[in-house]
Amino acid sequence: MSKIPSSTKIPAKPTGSRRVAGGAAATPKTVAATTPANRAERAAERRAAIVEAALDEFIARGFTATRLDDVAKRAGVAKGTIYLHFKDKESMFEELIRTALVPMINRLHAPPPSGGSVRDMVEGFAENFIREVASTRRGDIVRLIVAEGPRFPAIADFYYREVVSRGLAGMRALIELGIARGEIRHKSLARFPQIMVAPALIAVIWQSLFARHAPLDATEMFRVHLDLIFGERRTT
Amino acid sequence: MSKIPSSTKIPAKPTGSRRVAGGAAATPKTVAATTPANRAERAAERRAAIVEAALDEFIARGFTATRLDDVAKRAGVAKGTIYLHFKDKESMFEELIRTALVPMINRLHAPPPSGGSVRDMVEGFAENFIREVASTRRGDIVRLIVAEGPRFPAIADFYYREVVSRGLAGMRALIELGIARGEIRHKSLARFPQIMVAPALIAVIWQSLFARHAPLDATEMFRVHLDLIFGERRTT
DNA sequence: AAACTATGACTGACCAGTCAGTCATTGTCA
DNA sequence: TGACAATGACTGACTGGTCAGTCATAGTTT
Repeated sequence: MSKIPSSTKIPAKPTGSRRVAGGAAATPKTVAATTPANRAERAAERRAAIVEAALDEFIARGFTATRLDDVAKRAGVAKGTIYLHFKDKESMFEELIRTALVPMINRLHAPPPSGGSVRDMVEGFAENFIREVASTRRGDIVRLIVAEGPRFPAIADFYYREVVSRGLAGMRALIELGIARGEIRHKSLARFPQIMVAPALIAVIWQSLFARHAPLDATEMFRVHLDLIFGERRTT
Repeated sequence: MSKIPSSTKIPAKPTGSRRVAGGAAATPKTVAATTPANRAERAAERRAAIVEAALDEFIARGFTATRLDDVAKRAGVAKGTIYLHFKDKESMFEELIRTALVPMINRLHAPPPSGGSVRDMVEGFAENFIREVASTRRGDIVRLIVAEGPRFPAIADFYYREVVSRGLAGMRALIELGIARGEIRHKSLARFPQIMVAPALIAVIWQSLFARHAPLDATEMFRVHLDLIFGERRTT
């Protein structure tokens, strides 16, 4: 258990540098000279610290089991401060998830590297996904959505609209391109783009639950999967 | 927050009603002859009612947010009765999940209908799975494991040992049979049996989260997936 | 009557959210 | 520039409510 020493700021240094606040854990700061920054800036910093801490806690414990006292402690702020930035626990959670999804959404908007073959594009996309989602905290966010989605319809809706439907639409377009170019022979794949990404999602879940028991080489698995779709790759 | 009614569900036992329940319901007479059943039997009935109710609540709310008062109400017993059957909330949850998994485990043990082709076997298995898991409460249990697994390592372990590793081993055997028979051309598929079942898991998750937005024909999706693996099916 | 089972009021811990007070910072004036 | 005032970000003790788990009492069976 990461017990942050209560370090109640009573540093007996009435004059000393402005309170560094117990945040020691993740931020060696040293404030003072470097950048006291103006108020607005510091407020933004604090908000960021809260967001960071809250995500960690929500991922580790789920929505209900997360205590805002712990979030505050981890962020190095008082509990009351949280309420200067968020209305309540629930809207905080929703806002957090939304914010965390933005990078994924942006990635979907970015034009794919339309260079080589369709297979290369999909493979590049998958490698990206596995590197930046499956093996990072973003993967846990996906798991968090699966876990809490049914109790937060607003989040499930948002996720469907902004990530799932767009992602699948893009994938469908790619599949159709592959069919048109003759790279993909199974025309009906375009009806279920989910199949294309299924192993990626499996990898995310596997990492969270079973990585300890049996590591999974997600990249290699995806490659085999693509072999099924595009045919064995020539290894000239 | 949507409150699940939770009360309802006390529709008089199929057998004679005993239930003295609080205050009013003063009708402690009768019952006897018809179907009181002996003690052990009634205890088992009550236990079953508790298990049933608890599963519904856990699925709907997750572990932490589930209140044992609600479980008791839904099961038609007093809260104290729960503690006659289970040590505490946590071990109750673990036991519940374990119990709920038994049918799935048995299915994995059952010899597959080794009749026709490997494809037929896999397809039969998948149809079974989609009918009996993806579209029922069992699917929610899988989701529950994904959701709570990280906080209940014992459950994740159990699930891995009893379901995942066995299921994958069986699937791998089937794949190897398919390769030996020449039905499957991609030899490396045997290294990642996860690929074979990936769409089934996707279907489970989709049902819980997105069915409202866009229904998914899981059976048809799986068929397309099998086409990728076994080649287009002849529809002569 | 003795043994067993069920009940639900009760207890104590826990936690989301509040708010009166503190104090570093910023603004104003001489 | 230095002294003083105003601001509002921040704090954390506190409140009100919730809920897991207990146990004295009541009911049932043998």
